[in-house]
Amino acid sequence: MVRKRVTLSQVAQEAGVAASTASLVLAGRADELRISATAQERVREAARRLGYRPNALSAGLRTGSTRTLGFVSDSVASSQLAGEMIRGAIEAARARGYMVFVGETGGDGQLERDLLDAMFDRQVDGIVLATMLTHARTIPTAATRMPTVLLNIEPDGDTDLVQVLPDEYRAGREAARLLVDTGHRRIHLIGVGDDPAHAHPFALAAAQRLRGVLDVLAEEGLRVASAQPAGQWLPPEGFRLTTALVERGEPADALLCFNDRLAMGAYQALQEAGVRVPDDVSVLSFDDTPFARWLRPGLTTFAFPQRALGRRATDELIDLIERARDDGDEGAGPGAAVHLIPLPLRTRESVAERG
Amino acid sequence: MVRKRVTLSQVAQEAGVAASTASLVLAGRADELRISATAQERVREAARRLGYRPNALSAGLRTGSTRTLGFVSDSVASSQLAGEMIRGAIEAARARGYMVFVGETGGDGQLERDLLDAMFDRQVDGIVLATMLTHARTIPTAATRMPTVLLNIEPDGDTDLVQVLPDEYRAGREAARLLVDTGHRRIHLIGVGDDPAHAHPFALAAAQRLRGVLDVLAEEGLRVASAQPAGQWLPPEGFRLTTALVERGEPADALLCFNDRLAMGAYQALQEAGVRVPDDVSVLSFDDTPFARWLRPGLTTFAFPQRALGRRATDELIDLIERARDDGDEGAGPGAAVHLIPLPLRTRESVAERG
DNA sequence: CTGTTAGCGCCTTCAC
DNA sequence: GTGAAGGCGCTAACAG
Repeated sequence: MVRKRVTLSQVAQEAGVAASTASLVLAGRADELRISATAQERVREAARRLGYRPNALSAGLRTGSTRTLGFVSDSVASSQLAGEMIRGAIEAARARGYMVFVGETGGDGQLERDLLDAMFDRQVDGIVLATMLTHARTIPTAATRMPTVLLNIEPDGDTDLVQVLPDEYRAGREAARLLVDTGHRRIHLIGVGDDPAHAHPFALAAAQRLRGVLDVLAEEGLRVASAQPAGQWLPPEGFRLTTALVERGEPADALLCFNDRLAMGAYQALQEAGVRVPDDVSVLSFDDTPFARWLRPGLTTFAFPQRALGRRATDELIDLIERARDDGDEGAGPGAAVHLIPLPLRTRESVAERG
Repeated sequence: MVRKRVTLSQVAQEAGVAASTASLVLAGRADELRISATAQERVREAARRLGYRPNALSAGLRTGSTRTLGFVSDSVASSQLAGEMIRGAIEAARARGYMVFVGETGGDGQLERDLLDAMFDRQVDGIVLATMLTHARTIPTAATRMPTVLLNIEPDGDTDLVQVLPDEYRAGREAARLLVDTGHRRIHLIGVGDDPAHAHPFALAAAQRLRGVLDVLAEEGLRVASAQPAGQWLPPEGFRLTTALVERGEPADALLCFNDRLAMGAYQALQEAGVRVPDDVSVLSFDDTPFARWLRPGLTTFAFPQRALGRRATDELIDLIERARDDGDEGAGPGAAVHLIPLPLRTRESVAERG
């Protein structure tokens, strides 16, 4: 069932040359070192015939580079977001010839250390450390053993690590801008209070998004019509808050829901109350979860760019690794760059022109 | 930034013994070979002080075992299912001290070969080969180079590979049984026709599920009230089919939707037509996608056991690997076992008692 | 232009 | 009980 591996020396022998010659040919450095065309051809032919594949362990041991990355996230069971980030990461890695080990900690610090150790043992060239919920956290010291990029993580203190983050502030601004520009004046916030300092539960993400919203409204001389925090950003909360809003009889032009699940609950509440979207009230949201397009009417929402985040973090990491290698590992590199990834708007049918 | 690795010989030197002695101690074989307690202690102490971590590449090169697996799936962008399978796989792997490389092919055969090669190059001990849509496919010959388990794949021809599959037939039976036992007689199928031989689009899964449904109904002397195939198993199709059903004025006790997204569309159609779930008609479904619990009323559905599938496939693979190692790689092993994983019922509010 | 030599870090006989 | 020697497969000097 399991065939034996073919080694370089077998190829060399088959081709009638020395192992080192075969190595050079197969590494593509034959011309540079002016090895005869016939020898090259014989080596390549032998390699093909025997189905030779270089042993990456061995090469890694020798060169110190394994073209292997680690991706460690804390993704909580409830969050479906993890998948796309990982997908983006392995895509970007693949495009540059890297493979990736994936690990999940479920928020367990000990498990995180164990995973990082296990990856370190296997000589990964670097690590992407990710959270599914943007929030502050302390960075494991283990991360300093190898090149590391922080994905969707705001570190507690100072770091000299590269960070990749969604541009929540800008998305908040754009959301408010969109509603204002389409004539909405009485805007209700679903999911957060009106104080960025206490914008539980996904602290930083929510706070920055909120700040963006409030800033634009202030620039327009407007204030938020109401702002209701939610303990969980799930449909039942969206339903509850929206129902309460409707029952209070407050006039509303638009609901700005802080994620799609809240918006789903809001839709249900509006529907049961006989309020039409978007004719009576517009709904705008964040995330672009799969069901957003299937709600009726389709939900207009700012997509959380999971895939782009995963891709970008990985590209930054590989840049870091290869730069370090090329520079002969001199110095600390550029240090703490922060890369912000925009949240693109998915325009569907839930926001109308007013006035 | 990147500290140098500590090697075994450094530990040995620090402890004042030979490298081989240190190796034995750290491998836990010291007692067996009667190495002095003081030497053992010195080695352990030195290893701790220096923060020694064995280099898995080197050990792998020497022993042939890397405690590393590959997970290759074809997961299509639309499918959110992939994530949980991968999660199950890395969980199970972690529990037994393995790390896993994750790769996705997007259905591209060349990319699949490349990924399998890249994993082979890195000396993975074995591979889980997965599809997100259960269907027939040919197995890449590359898979025969290393221990392989097929996850959610029905191979075209014969295989001697271990397979892990969801028990679709049984889920179909249980679904029909549930509806019949709760007094439903006029049952409409949403998403498939009434001929298992043409149960497009997710051929085998749908066909087996359908067969299970039809078998139970036949045993009860019943027939399906109607059965409408859908090109795509998405909400718009569920909406369309259900709307058509309502407009035809056919009496209905229950809708059996072949996945939750179809059910979501069915809900929307029923709601817009003023038909109440479950008072007027029950809805039963398959998958347990995240939104199933958030629909109103909560959707009763058979959960597609993604996580359990990933876990089980990985456990089977590791069994295979370790058995082969222990047996000194003798013979082909047990060959083509097929393991069926049940789809557990998530009871919510969409199915009522009738009669 | 090609071959020989010397490790990368670890494990495993086999002498001492 | 312990240490020296060899080799897993590959690459990178350095001779020739």
